[in-house]
Amino acid sequence: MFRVFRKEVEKCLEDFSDERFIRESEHADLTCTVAFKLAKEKRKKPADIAEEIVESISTELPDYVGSVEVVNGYINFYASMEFLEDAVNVILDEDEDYGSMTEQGNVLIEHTSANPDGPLHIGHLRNSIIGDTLSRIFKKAGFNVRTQYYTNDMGRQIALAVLGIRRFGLSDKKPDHAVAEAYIAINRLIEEDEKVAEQINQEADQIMLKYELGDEDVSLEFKNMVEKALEGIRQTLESLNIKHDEVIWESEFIRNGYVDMILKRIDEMGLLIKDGAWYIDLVSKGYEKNVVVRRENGTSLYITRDLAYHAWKNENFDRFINILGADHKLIGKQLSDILALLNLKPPEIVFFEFVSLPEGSMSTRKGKFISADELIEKVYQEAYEIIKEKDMPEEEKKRVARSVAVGALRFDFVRLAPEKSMTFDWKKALDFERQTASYIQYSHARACSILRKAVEKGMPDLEISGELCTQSEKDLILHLSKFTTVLERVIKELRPNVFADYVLDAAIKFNEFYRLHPVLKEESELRMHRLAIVDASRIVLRNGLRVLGIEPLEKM
RNA sequence: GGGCCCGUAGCCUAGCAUGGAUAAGGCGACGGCCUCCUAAGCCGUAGAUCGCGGGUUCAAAUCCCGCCGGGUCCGCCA
Repeated sequence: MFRVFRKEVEKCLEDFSDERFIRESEHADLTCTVAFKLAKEKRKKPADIAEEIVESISTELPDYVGSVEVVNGYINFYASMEFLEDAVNVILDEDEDYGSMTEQGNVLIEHTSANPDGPLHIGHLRNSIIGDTLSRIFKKAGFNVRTQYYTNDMGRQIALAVLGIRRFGLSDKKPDHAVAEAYIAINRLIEEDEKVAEQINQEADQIMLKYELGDEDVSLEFKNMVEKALEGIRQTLESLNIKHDEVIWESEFIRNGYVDMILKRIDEMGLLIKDGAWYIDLVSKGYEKNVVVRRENGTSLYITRDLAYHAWKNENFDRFINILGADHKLIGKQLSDILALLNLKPPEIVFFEFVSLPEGSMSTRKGKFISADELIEKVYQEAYEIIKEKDMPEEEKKRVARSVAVGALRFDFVRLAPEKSMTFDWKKALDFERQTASYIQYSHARACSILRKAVEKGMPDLEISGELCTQSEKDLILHLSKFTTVLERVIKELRPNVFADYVLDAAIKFNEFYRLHPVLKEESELRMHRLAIVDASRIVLRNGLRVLGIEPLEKM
């Protein structure tokens, strides 16, 4: 709805300004700074120019623009009572669908894609949560979204994990953790003894070659190991409300001919140098180094399969988005540049900076990481401690603690701008006294509680009235009306943290309203008016939480 | 060495795309609020050379240049 208001303001100003100078402001519902720009060429004071503009437009303001005024050269626009009423009524009418848009197109979001050599750790979590939140946002916007986990089933790490299991077997831990044990153990051998290391690396080369050539026994071994790890990873993701539509195995692109196809295409473009190994000639394009796409022994590399994968994405999707750690920036750029040389569309890539521990960066290989499972469990325990005291059946306490924990984790990870690195802090992760997911869930529960009591008391009627709106109510309603405006921005900029902030702000503004305005003790019209605002807030908080993959609790 | 990212109160962060009105929150500190719709809440106080230096501009946290500090990448690994 806010978009309609904005369009009207733009229309008002079309003779004087373009949309660049119109922006949101803490001082007005929308403000225009064009008078400052015009001041120089017209050789007049900004305030005078602003006055002239306002004079010429204020005779017939559109329906949703209530008033215009000039303050220090700014032209300030305020929404009308009619706008406030329509905004609330649209939210109440659309209910579950409020915030949905009508964008079209097939979108692929590839996220997580962690190597299946152990459990997800808290770094992978950042990837999963950004990816899952983006996919929910794109769905809400109307896109046809598919999510994929692209799994490396044929790299060196995977071969080492297979060899680890050969040597040490698998314990009966959760399968991804069991795989990690074997993987860490074999890496320790490699670290300890150079001779052993050389032998193991040769073995790894051999089984990688066999796997690529389709040797049956080795394939079975690889497949079993990867599936074990993926099964554990799937469980972890599920507990965070994250589910991929499908898992794509890198090896598929060897078997289905896409790798050969892409190599042929590179060759036809005259970009391939065959000198033992095969290279893509990038040096002649001004790059520092060429990229190897086929080893001397004939096997493919990660980049080769990834090129093939992206050729497939080109055939099937309008937009394809990858979520990658910042350590993939170089290879991401190489991938994109090579695709461009082949006249294929490169992916849109969301890079996020590292999650590290206070004592340094994480490493699955060295066993230096905090697993997602451990984090989830500890946060759950902490949430349970708080809810233990409440008056609620035991089963419900557990359920609430679970969703508060999941919410807290998801929110903390998604809220941070992707380009910021993150140092993990147990104290912070376990603190629910902050403005975070539980704060939003709590605000939602408060709204639900008021509405529940209204029904119990036999006064469920809602009726918004623009005239009765206080400043705090106007602020709240205006914010509620911005749902799709924010969604639009996230779709363009691929920054889901912006949406997390939007939902948090909705909770903050609702709490301010809650403090200032009693609802149930008011009489008739005022009560119905405020109940309408409570219900609209409830809907926005609920829909917002769902888009963030967080359960909107009705009691907590 | 080169590329990319980050640097905003004691701590964590938003704002930077598209320059504009007293730089906005949280944690922590201090002082308050439950006969009142959920205190996982709220109110108030203290706390900022927006890393440093230059430049562009009527106007810079925001744009440009240089520097400093931290992270990360530069494999016939992924």
